[in-house]
Amino acid sequence: MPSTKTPARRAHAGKAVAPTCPWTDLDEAGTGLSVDSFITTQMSRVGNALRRTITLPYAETFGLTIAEWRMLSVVAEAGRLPFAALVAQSATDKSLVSRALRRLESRGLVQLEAQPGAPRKGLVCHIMPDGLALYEQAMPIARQRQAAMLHVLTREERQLMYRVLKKLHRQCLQGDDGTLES
Amino acid sequence: MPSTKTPARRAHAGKAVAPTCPWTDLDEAGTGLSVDSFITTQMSRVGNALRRTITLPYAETFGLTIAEWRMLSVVAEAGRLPFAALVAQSATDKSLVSRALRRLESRGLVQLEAQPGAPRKGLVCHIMPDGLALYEQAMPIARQRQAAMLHVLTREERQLMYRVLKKLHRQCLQGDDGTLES
DNA sequence: AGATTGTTATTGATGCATCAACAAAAAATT
DNA sequence: AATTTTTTGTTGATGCATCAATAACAATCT
Repeated sequence: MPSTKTPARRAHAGKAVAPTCPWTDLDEAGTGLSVDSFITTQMSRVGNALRRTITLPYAETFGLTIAEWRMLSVVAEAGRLPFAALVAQSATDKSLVSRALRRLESRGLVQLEAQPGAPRKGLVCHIMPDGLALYEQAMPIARQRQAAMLHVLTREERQLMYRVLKKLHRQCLQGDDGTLES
Repeated sequence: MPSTKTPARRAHAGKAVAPTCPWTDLDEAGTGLSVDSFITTQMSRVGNALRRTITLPYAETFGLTIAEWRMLSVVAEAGRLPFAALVAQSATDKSLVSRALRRLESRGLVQLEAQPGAPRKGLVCHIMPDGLALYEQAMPIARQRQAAMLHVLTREERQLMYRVLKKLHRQCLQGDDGTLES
């Protein structure tokens, strides 16, 4: 282990140098890491902060919870979508999908109906006029707020961030099936 | 803002180009964004996946919830820490801190006691031998798993990711006080 | 001192993310 | 067709993230 414990930081005495990124030099054991610098901690922190400052405000404006908003948007874009497809596409647990849809249905924003005849079994979800109207009203605002946040990053940062998120997610999915082991 | 709205993408017709990152070219209105590509959605997805695959397994191994593990680690590193400081340092709501600490206390891993005399009011949390032992047993495993995940990224990716997370978090905090507006 | 104001930690309540247990309905087997 | 197996959606339960309301205690002001 060569660069483990590189006290090279703060080279010249006096003013503290900008605290160097704890992820840059990193050995297999994760030697320098504190719980606070764990990627899980950071992602959770920032993810929650984003949810609070971006999503919650407009979701609440329209009387929707976040889960409801996500379901509504997927259904609105599709127009008509089987329950199972919604679960897959939204990457959300079926239980949460079920509850969110039922609430949307009770407000007349979508409609759920069983597939009767030959085609398939399951439920199919249809968007209703009120649901579509709500979606079309909320979506521009959502887009604008998302874009505003993304624009605090440079073009390169945005691009790399997107790629990194994909990479991490993929790695997690692999790990689920026991590939990532020590 | 010079390069806003550069439609230079997908120059040559024919086969669909590898689905380009929806964050690269991005106008003020967030025109191309779908709910699925929202940064809130992505962060939540990946954050949850990381929690599931990295943190939960070892936390459960030691019979801790994630919140408990986080509190324990902070207290273990400090040895002795006022409740208020723990709230600030862990960036966690005091209610969650309270509940987690009480559970740790009931297991004899930490001890809470009121500051009696002159110094200050509030509670102070002390690490107990069992708590310290647990921390020292769990922390190397945690570090190793965190490092393993971070190592799927290149050095440059890690560095930039860290910076981006910081940037986003800072922006959210500003927005909380009404600075980020349209 | 006694009353008012402020801080601290606890408790309650809501929503999201998950997992587990079920019931109902569809396939697939025999 | 009758039984077994699988799929599908619902319901229940737990933990995390928050916000709101409160109780206990400290500090301050008359």
